[in-house]
Amino acid sequence: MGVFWQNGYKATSISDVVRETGLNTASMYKEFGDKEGLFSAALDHYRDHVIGPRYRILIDNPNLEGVEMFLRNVFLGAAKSEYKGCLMMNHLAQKHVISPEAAEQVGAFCAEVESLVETALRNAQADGDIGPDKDTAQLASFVIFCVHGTVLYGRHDEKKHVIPNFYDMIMREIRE
Amino acid sequence: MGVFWQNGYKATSISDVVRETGLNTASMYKEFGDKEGLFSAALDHYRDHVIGPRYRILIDNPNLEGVEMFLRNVFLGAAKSEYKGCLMMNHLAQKHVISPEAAEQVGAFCAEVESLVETALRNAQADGDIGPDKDTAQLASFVIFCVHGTVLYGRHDEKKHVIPNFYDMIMREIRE
DNA sequence: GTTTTTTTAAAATAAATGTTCTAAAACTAA
DNA sequence: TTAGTTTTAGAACATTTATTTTAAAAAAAC
Repeated sequence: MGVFWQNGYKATSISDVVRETGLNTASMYKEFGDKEGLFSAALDHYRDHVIGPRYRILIDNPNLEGVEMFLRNVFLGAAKSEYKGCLMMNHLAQKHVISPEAAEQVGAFCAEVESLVETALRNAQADGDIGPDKDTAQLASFVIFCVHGTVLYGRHDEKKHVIPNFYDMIMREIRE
Repeated sequence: MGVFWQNGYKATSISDVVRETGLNTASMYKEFGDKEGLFSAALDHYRDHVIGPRYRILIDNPNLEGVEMFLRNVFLGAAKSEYKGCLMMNHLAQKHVISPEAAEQVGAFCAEVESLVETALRNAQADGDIGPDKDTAQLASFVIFCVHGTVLYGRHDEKKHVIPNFYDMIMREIRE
């Protein structure tokens, strides 16, 4: 997963993976079938063990505060110097280079997070934390849209530091 | 350029390029040196002949209206079904897979567009079209941040259609 | 403790990759 | 026309790629 995250699917060779993991080539093929299967498993692992815990915050706090914490988390992560983006979203620009299966995993992942944000926003609306006239589905899309922006804009080493400043703008747009 | 745009640097082979262009392998190497040189030239061509004319709108209209037209243009482009993103920004997630030279071209391109937006916003501020307390540099960053978001979010075929809806939110954030 | 199964290391394979070479063809200048 | 240069087609090269095979080593089952 780490190598795919760092270099992307196409620029990651099996030899890279074997070297990095110390695994045996044959047993890797036995376990994962082929490179696509391996990548698919890497996506699953990323979802379940790396990024899942990070958006758990939305499950535990399905309200405005949860969205705030989630966004802050994303923005602060991107401001770090070793930022590698998101294994899933990193591959959106090369959607047809990965397997259709993997592309669907990526799509499903993004949709899932967006849906968590929407639930939180709907609750926030019920709580009176955001206006009753707000379109929560659209706001959720906008939040995830901004996460996508973070994934790419965060690669500009000299500019990424401004990302946390966007937090107030986006939250204002959600609240008011 | 088309193949690099469609598949990305790493997933584009010289044979692909030769097949697609009908060029001779040897003359291609003579002209561009190697694959990296070819990619670099593709980036230049994209900048000068594909995307340049599209952000010319910012040069011709260095004011709020120019920013509005630019953003609308970007958003409408992404909503199209054959959307391929931006050749430059597409490669941000694979920055260390392309040559340092190419990576710098990408960075310079993004910085240039951002600077055009900032100039336009500064003029808009002078025109009284946006508040005098607004941080135009930060707003310009936010606009380009959203363009980055578009490049990735626009790859979700089932969701991209909502992108134009973000236009009002972003412009409100700029104006008010 | 022997047999059976699984895992390993490493060589082998076949295709694709980036790049260069060769010799013929096409073009240019005198 | 002739001599010189450039371009072409395409084979050749060396490396890397994903994947499979082989035979030995390790582990599990009986």
